[in-house]
Amino acid sequence: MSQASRHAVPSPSAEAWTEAATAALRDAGHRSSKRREAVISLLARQRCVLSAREISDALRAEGNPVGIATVYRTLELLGELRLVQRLQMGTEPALYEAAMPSGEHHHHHFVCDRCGAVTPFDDAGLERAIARLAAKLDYAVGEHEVVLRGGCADCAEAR
Amino acid sequence: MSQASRHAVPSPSAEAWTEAATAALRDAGHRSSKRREAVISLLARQRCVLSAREISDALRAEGNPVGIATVYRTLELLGELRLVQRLQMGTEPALYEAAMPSGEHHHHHFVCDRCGAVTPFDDAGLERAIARLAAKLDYAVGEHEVVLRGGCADCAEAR
DNA sequence: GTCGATGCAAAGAATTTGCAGGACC
DNA sequence: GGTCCTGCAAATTCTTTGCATCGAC
Repeated sequence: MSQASRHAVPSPSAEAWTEAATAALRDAGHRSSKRREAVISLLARQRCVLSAREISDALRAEGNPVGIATVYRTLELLGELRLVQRLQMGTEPALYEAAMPSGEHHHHHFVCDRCGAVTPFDDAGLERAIARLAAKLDYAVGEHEVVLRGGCADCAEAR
Repeated sequence: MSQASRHAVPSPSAEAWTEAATAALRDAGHRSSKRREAVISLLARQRCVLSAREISDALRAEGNPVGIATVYRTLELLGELRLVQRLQMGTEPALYEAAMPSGEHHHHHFVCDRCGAVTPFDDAGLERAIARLAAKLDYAVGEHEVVLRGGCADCAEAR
């Protein structure tokens, strides 16, 4: 068993996030729609990050087709509301995941150089170090992102 | 004066990096050429990150035009040799900067949400936290990247 | 002279946008 | 009924690639 699974990263419950997303959109004056609900529902169910195309394809496979443009528009909207975090790694398409605007379930990612797998992790020590650092700088530090790269456990075994 | 300038981030000396890059390319079996030397020279002189287009434009302005394709090819080559670090932030073009393969002068970046300025910083506490974290995970952690976002000092003043 | 390096133009990809039609309130 | 939401296709933008030519060794 990998350490990643032994120390599972707490992720928002599908229900809590769905509710937060729905409420935030409504409060921001947006209409509800079948397509947006489909995107939100998919994001809520995911454990890992997805690209816009993967989201569109997955929804089509479920019989709930949502055009790629709408997926992008929805992700942008949710991103502005801090309900979706966008990750851009290298040249590949950006990856998206559900997030809580409150910062709950905040975490970072490990990317395997070999298989490309993206694994979330969290670490209190890391957060403390960043908080201490932020206090020292005279920037108004808001968000932060940490990406670790290397070989994942599965790839190490496979060798 | 901003904290960034008070605590200047050590950057590789232009000479040391130029020499490292030249030697690494030669050792890897690549030929020397005027265009590559021009790209290397520009990167060596920069204090901040540049996009491929900025590099091409800057060289053209100096009377040393290098085609954008060659810039990309050179950056890719240097990236493989760990002499260039590539930063992808958002949808904008990737930014590149000189780096030492040894990890000397390793640092991270702060990005201003308002003006887009990218400022380097380094922090021993942050590096320690990452090292401790890496030891706990059962990934083979290689590189890591930290990006802080927020408002830079200049933008705060301007408000 | 051989083979890598370069430029140009074309190809590819990801993302955004214009616009006509459909859905929500 | 007025707007917002969607899909499609076109446009944009960044990056990569094919190919003929030039330059390094």
